[in-house]
Amino acid sequence: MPASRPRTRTHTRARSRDEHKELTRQALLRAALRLLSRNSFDSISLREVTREAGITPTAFYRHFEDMEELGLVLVEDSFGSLRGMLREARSDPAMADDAIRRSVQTVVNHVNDHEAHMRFIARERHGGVRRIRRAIERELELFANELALDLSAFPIVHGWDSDDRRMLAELIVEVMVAAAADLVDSDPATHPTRVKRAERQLRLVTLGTLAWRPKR
Amino acid sequence: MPASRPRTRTHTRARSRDEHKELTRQALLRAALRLLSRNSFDSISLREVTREAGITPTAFYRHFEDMEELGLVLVEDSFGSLRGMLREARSDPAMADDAIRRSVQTVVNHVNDHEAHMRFIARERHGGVRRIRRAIERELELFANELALDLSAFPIVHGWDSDDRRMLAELIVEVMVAAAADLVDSDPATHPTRVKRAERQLRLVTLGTLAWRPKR
DNA sequence: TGTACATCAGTGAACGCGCGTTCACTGATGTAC
DNA sequence: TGTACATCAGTGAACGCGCGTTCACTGATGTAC
Repeated sequence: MPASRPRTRTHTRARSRDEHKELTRQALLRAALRLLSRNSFDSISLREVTREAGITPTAFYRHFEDMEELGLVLVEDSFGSLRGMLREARSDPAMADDAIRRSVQTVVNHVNDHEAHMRFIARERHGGVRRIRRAIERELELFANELALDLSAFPIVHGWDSDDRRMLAELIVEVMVAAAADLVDSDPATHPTRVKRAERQLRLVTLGTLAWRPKR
Repeated sequence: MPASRPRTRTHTRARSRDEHKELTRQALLRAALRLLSRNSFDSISLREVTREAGITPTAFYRHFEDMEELGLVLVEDSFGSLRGMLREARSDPAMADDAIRRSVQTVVNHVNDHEAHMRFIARERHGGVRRIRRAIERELELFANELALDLSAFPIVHGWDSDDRRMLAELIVEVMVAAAADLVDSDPATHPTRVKRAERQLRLVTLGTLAWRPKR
């Protein structure tokens, strides 16, 4: 039904009201992300966002109750794409060997494809809006939970109790988020060095994992 | 000369002009830190800060050129006290054994004593003001450099090249900062658990260090 | 297919408010003699 | 010690501006018949 063939006089050109509304909504979200690459969330204004999106300030309220609601949607979107990334990585059969290099590469690719989302997470994780901070922290916890589950598949952590697995998962997530935050705020020419450093840090963590005495 | 004895009619009461000016300056910095516990730096206003400090907006300019300059002074102050902490920890002869538990405890003590400073660092490290972000990143680098130097004293890292030592120092700093950010934004009742987790993460890093093959 | 009416995304004017910065000032503290 | 003048931290009025939110509106899209 969409752009398949120009079947009638209603080609791709005509949009239904709902489709158009959704486009405007996306334009608002993209406008906010663009502004957020320069400023933090609680310093950008509703009027700036609508100006950037090309609509009047009043039309904002057709899409979100206020800026905070828009911010919470940005959190959802940011982690939505991140979860997609995780799922792909998990299903990659080559993942088992050289897991570190591949994991880091997955993060790097994601940073390249979703730079604004990742910057938003890094910036607002400890930012000035409590509900957004909490939403990001909750998502990172879910993320660490999934990772802890994935880790169980590796023989290295056999016999570890869940508490130790979580501790390890949170350490890895911390290193990954730090790497992403690092990449998103630095000269691209320096990225290879930074990526290699993250890989070495995770290798060191892996060595620590091998030597860990579980349940101590 | 200060509050020692009521020697003349000029007791503690009278302050020189310079002393009074310095008090006001400190009041502005403290007022800003207070506001920063709720909001991020680029969303608080000059007028809010002066209101909180109990002076008129115009008097602000007697102390700082603009808000950004005040922010940069906050960065200096925050790391100044942090450096003092490091120096003390270093001079503690008991540090050599049980270095991890003692290091973490030092960070915890510092977070308790300088909560606002630590929150400021965590919040603005990836915040919306470029010059402040850069200033914090530079201070964290210096911090990692000092740590890398300290690490040389431990037999574990003998034979490591400086690049590996820096990689390790940055990993440790990252875990420490993450722990501080965690403590500063959570219910105090949960602090013991969080502190123990940080200790275990650093222990795992230490195990990794023992197994690391330097210069590979 | 054509007509009459309902829906509702986006408009534009208006509001009161807090903002950063300017300016001329005040009056207490400091200095020279 | 006492007097006359300089300094300057803090004041208060004023400015133009962008803000979030309200309101009645417009006109294209959607629906019922």
